Amino acid sequence: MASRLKAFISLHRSTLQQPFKCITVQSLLRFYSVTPSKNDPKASKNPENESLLENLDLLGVDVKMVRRRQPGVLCRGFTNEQGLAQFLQSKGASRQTVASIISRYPRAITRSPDHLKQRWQLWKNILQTDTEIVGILERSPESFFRSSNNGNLEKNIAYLSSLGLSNKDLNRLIGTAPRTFSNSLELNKQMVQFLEDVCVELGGTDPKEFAKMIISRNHYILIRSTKRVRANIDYMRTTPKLSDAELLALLQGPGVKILDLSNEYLKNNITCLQGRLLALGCCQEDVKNLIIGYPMALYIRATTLSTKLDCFIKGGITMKQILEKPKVLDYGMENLTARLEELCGVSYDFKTNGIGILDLSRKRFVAKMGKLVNSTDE
DNA sequence: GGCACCGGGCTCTGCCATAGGT
DNA sequence: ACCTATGGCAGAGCCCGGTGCC
Repeated sequence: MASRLKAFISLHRSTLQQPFKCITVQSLLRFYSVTPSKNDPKASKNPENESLLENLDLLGVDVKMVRRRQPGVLCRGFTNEQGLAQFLQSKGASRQTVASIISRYPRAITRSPDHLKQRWQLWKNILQTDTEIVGILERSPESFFRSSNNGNLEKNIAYLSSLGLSNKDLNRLIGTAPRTFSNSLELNKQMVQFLEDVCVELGGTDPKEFAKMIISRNHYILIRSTKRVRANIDYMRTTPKLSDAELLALLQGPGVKILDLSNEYLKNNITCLQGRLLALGCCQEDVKNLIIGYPMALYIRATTLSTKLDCFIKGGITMKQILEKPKVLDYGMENLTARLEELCGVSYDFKTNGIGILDLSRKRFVAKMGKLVNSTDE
């Protein structure tokens, strides 16, 4: 009993900073009611808190999932599941959402009311409405709840703002890669420093602006490891043999997304793309130019890209034309196939007209087709 | 009006490993 | 011995429209 009481008090000190203002009678009772029997060695090892299990069940939480993910939480004497549920519901989350959040990130119920209030308020500094926050929590409960360090979150917000990122950027950052804000401040600083170093290394003149631009154009960058980004940059330097200036330009443009890819995936895609192009009679320079002109080619899975190339060639388009207008590779297979069929129907001649028509938005393509059909009718 | 160029919007979690704390 | 906090990983594109030049 004494050790549990000690644990209870220490929990108050460590995670709450100040004692709960609303410790319920039930929670206290529950805390003391689950002391394991000394006669039962099995129970003393990992005793699950019976009343907590009941509470979770009442909330509709998937206890099996909790047990699989964070079993330790079920053994805690004091938790805040009811407070959390009330809190989230007051912010507009449905009962189902609350249950799903706890099921997927059980440790959420160990966060105190004050902690929750404070963290929410910090997120509110970036996001305008509770609904937006609920939406993110629904998607990724772990991002919000994984860290108990609100001070770190506060510092992160201040730090990222200090980089000169706009409110819109911060908004997008928390919306698309919420984990960024749960990173330690140090980790975020490391990535920023790394990006600045890369800029200098590649002969760039404004490292701060470079780092800011990368983050603003690739909202996932801060949740990648510097090791991964480093390996990808190094690989791009050696295999398509990009010069420093070329690589710098690539990273400041659409190529920045390539940094996200896992090293093996990128390597494989480059190798396959190279093999395919060489087999089609292209030279190394063509490979390099394609990557510079359309770096997203490396984002597409090797098999998909290969299928796309087949599709174009079968449709009467030459590799030379694709190299001149690689953006056509951007479109989905389904869309491309349908367009090629439609164009075949009006005997569209790619040789004289080029392939620009394949790189149009749906609206523009439909309008263009309308005119083509009319002109063939006349 | 037609075209090329360009950049932006949407979107991305859930699990595992491990250091460190108690 | 157990739990928490945190870092890291795999996963794998498509579409739209503004702008400016002709």
